Amino acid sequence: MADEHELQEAVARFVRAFDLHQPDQTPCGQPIPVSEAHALGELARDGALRQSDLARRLRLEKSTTSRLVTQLIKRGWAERTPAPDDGRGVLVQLTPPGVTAAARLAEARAARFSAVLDRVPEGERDDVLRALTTLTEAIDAT
Amino acid sequence: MADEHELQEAVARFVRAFDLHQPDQTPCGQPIPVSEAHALGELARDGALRQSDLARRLRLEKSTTSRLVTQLIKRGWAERTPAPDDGRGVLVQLTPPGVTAAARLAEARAARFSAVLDRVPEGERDDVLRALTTLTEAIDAT
DNA sequence: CGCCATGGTTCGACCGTACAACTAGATGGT
DNA sequence: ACCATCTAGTTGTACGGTCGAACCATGGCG
Repeated sequence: MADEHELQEAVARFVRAFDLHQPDQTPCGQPIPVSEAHALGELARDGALRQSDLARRLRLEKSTTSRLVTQLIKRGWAERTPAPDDGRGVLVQLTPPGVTAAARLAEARAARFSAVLDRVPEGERDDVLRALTTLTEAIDAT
Repeated sequence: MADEHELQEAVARFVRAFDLHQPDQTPCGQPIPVSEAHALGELARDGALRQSDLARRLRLEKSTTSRLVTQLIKRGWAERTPAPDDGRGVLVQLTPPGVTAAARLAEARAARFSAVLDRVPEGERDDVLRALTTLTEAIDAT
């Protein structure tokens, strides 16, 4: 009988266990700011993105996103180019080093999550994934 | 067939959907810093705690915890008293206003999570809770 | 009594976010 | 064509959050 109190406790524990407080490293132990890791993931998966689009996906303010992209550029991982269809817009795209960095990150992440999955009983893995998805959708719908 | 990649995506989406980036308000929309909310929850549930104990529960560094407690005191929500059994230690305890604040927070949290649970199909609620717990334990074991 | 461990505080550094004010390009109605 | 308005981004300001290191006090132990 799951009530909201239990759910809240479970979420709180999950958040703390995963070190989601820690702003300067990913839960995977990579020495890269977590917001940059998220951005890197999106850009690696979907290629060039409008900055506003990136903001929407990461659920960040445009100003925050702007700064974030500037960081990535400072590291040599991304570049800005004018949007072809809109003079105001900016396209953000990974550079080759950025692609490499994203791949390295993806690998570390996979290793971490793989280790976690190993600790989840075989038969429950699908359930865990499905539950997380269900919960996310429920949150989104709120 | 749950693989680590899917799990990683699911976790990332969950984190973003719940606005866990936002440091200055709880996912429940209460205008209170999230770290203070966590601390308030622990103190409300278990009463007076050694500061070091609080740090352990919140998985924070002692320096961070010290500041955090100072914040709570500034708000008039908590007080420090010397630990009776150890001259070095400090006991942290909620004040009456702190108890009130914690109760208000708990209420908002309950409302939020209740709304989320409403969106989860009846038959899956226990699964969601169990999955979250399983996952947290798996993370802890890593 | 000295040595090391433990609990806390303070300092400095950095990440992460939002909101507000501003610039510049796009859009739509008159 | 023009002007009001909207949208995309940038920059400034403020604040929350975290850590590690340096430091002090107390405790435990040989």
